[in-house]
This record gives sequence, structure tokens and C-alpha cells, in this order.
Amino acid sequence: MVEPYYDRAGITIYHGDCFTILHELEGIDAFVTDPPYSSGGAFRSDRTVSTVSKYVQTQTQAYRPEFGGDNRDQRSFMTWCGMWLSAAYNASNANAIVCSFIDWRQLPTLSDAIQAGGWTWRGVAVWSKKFGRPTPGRFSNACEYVVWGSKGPMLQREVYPPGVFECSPPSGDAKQHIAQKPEAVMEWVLSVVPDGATVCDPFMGSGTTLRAAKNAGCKCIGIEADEQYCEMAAKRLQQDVLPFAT
Amino acid sequence: MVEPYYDRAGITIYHGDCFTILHELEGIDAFVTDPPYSSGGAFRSDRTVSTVSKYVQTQTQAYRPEFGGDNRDQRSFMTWCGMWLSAAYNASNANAIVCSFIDWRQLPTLSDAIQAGGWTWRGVAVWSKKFGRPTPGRFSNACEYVVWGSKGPMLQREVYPPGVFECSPPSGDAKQHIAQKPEAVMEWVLSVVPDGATVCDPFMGSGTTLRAAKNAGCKCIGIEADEQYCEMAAKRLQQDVLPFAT
DNA sequence: GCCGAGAATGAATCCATCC
DNA sequence: AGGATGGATTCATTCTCGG
Repeated sequence: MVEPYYDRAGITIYHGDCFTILHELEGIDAFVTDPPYSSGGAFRSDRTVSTVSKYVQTQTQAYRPEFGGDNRDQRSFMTWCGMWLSAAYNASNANAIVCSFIDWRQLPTLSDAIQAGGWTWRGVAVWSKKFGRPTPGRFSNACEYVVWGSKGPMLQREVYPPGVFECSPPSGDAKQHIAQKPEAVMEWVLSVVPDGATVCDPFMGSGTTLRAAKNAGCKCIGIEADEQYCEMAAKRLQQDVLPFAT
Repeated sequence: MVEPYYDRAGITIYHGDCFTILHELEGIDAFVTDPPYSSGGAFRSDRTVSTVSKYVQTQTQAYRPEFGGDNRDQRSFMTWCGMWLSAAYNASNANAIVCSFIDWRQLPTLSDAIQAGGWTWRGVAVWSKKFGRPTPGRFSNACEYVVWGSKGPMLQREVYPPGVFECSPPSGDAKQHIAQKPEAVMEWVLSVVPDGATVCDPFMGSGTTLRAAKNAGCKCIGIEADEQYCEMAAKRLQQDVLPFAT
């Protein structure tokens, strides 16, 4: 069994590759995560290939060119998402929930991947950031999306979470990770997760999901490949335990 | 050439099959439309019932006519969307814009189809209805989406439309079609369309797009297969011309 | 005309029942 | 792997209507 990087008060952090760790896990009730989007830019040269090629090494080739410029990264992103979603499915209990953030460009790919991984796709929820970067002549990209689903039928629950949640992105000192989500957004997403569930975030980053899950009374598990973020998250989570925490 | 059902003051309505009519058209600057979604429910039997019982179930329901073309399965929906988007592409000028409404379930299919039809997919805009019908334990489906793109590069314009638009759906006497959009929502979508453009809605319904396009100073063309809706739209549009219109 | 109370509404989803 | 039908459920917002 893999050794945790941090393990205290129902919070466990693993430092390592998500596939390796997921393979060892079981009994998860909910996956709530914000994976790297491999997005940005309409052309391949605009993208950072490193994050993708780090996880997937497949022979990439031109694929249905009539579907537009750049399907190579799209294809490997699809494969990679299918892989982690499938591993997550296998580590889950029956009736588990999966919620993954994504941007508009990869939304269709992720909705395919979630189903390819065995999950039942249940819907899309919208995080409205109020103001996206304005672009002349175009709709601003002011939203990110939560593609979500379940492992088989869902448990009956008496909550009615809104389908749109409006909240400004973090800024200033509160922001420790490029893609960091506000804690309020994570709490909103967690409202579809049963009380006392075991929540796992396989792409933990600075640990916002874990903080929100802990506040919701959940047991939680984070996985992160970058040790710098493991340390940062452990510090953030330990702070909360102190009596004089803010 | 096909005979118009209505043709007055820069507004033309064709009654007939959209493929037949689109084949005859040319010189369109923007397609703005709200096609039948062929959505609803997780089971085929839920999708194949009539639009009235599928989308509305309350006790004292005002009568609104059925609309056709809403019972395709995923595969034929994809093919059908590819066909009309391709026909629309062929009827378009260079730099034309396409904007099509869709719900969460069919968003990935439509984003594939728009690219299969030759368009460059530019993004997703969100119409937030504020509050959808609640479903226990799940995010309410409070949004519809605008999948949009262009024929080649876009013209430079000095407008900055928001990526999310919040507006309640029409109700009461103002609602004549089950899936009718508020005029304000159509005006928001039309903000990416150049001034004085020729706008076409190949699934006109009760004619909201045409009203909004006319108010925006556009020439407009509507196509509708159901004569009942052609009549309804013609009446709505003619009303606006009268000096004592409300 | 304004305000408050009560009623109606919704591009929904699931499931039991029937043929 | 059967397929269609109808009923039950839900609550913030919007509408209606009376005072």
C-alpha cells in the first residue's frame, strides 16, 4: 500500500501519480475534482504539450480532419480522461457521484469520457465567474462547467442545489494555484454529495476541495503529483485544525 | 425559387422544409436559431412522447400547439444537425456567424455537428433561466446553451457581450410556443451579429428571432415547417408595424 | 396605484403499471 | 436486453387578484 504524504483527522494526502494511487484505493463515495484542462488556444502550438504527454504516450495521428484544426491533443485528452475516470469508477462504491470541472472547449470530450469510464452522465452545472476576459466581438468566456454523473442509480436526497452558481474567482493572496477554485464553489458542488461521504480529489492542487469537504463533514483523500502543492495543501489543512485559525 | 409565405418590410417567412428552402438561399450573414432538441429523459420512451406531455406537465395547462422533429435518437440528431448546419454554411457569406440554442444533453452532439458542417466552433454562451424545475439530490437544469461559431475568421467588432445572460423564460399570454425564448435573450445573442446583417432562423417557431433581429435593424428570413406557426409569426411581426401596437 | 397573499408554472425525471 | 403510458414529485419565480 502506498504511504500517505499526510494523514490526520480524516484527511489523507498522497503524493504521486494519480493512476498508481487510484489503483490502490477503494470505498470512495464521491470524486470531486478540477483536472488540468489541456485547453487554451485554438491551435496546437498555443498549448503546452508537456502536461498531456506526461500522462499519455500514445501514437497520435490526424483524426477526422473535417472536424477542425486540432484533434491530436483532443484525442489524448479524451484517452487520459477516460483512464482516470475509469480508475475512479473502480475505486468507488455503488451510487457514487463524480463531479469534474472543465471549460467550454473540453466539455464535449469530458462528457464522452465520463460515460466511457462507466459513469452515468447526469448533467452539467455552471459556475459563473461574473466577468470573463472581454474579447471584442465575441461572448466572453465567463463560465466553467461541472460535468457530473453517478455510478448506477443515485441515492434519494432532500437537497435542491441550483444549476448555476455565481461567484468571483479568487484573487490576491487567497490565490495559490493558477486554476484555484473559490471554496464557496466547491461547497456548492459538494451539495450533491451525501453527508459523511468519503470524497476524493485525484488532482488536488492547493487543496480547496479537501478544505470544503472537511467543512462539509466528509472524510477526504487528495492525490497530487507535485510535492510543492502537497506541502501547500497540508499546511492549509493543518491551519484549520489550530484553535486560532482564521 | 420558392414562394414566400410572408414578405414585407425586410422580413421574409418561408413555409416548408428547411433543407429545401436553405438550398435556395444565399447571402446570409448570420444564422440564429433554436432547433428541436430531441431531448428529455434518460429513456427512449421518454424522448418519443409528444412535445406537450414531454416538456410540460401541470394540471391547468394553457394549450400550445405541438412541434415536430423532436423525436430523433442521438445518432440521427447528430446527422440531422450536420445536415442543416452544412446547408446553412453553404447559404452563408464569408465571415458569417452561427448561433444555435441547445440543452445540456445535446450540447456535445451539437458542437460536433457545427464543426462537421464546416463552421469554426468559437464557444458556448449561457442563458440562465434563474431557476429550473427542481429535482431532488441533483443540480437543477436552469440553463440553456448557445453553441456558436463562424465561417472562417470573424469580422472585428467593438462589442463586448457577456458570456452569461440571466432572464426568466416567457410565461402566460406572452408564451405561444412551448420552447419560446424571451426577446431579450435573442437580442443578447444578436449582439455578436454585425449591424445591418441578413439574419436567418431556419426553425422559426413563433418568430422571436425575427422580432429581435428586426429591432436590431437586420434584414431577416424565417423558415418554419408548421403552417400554424408561420401564421402566428406573421401576425406577431405585422403587429409591430402598426402604429398602435403594444 | 401599490402591496401582499395565494395560485400557477416549468424544453424534467423517475418508476410503477399496463399491454 | 420489450415498449408505451401516466402519475408523483419539487420550489423559486412569476402571475393573479383582491384589498
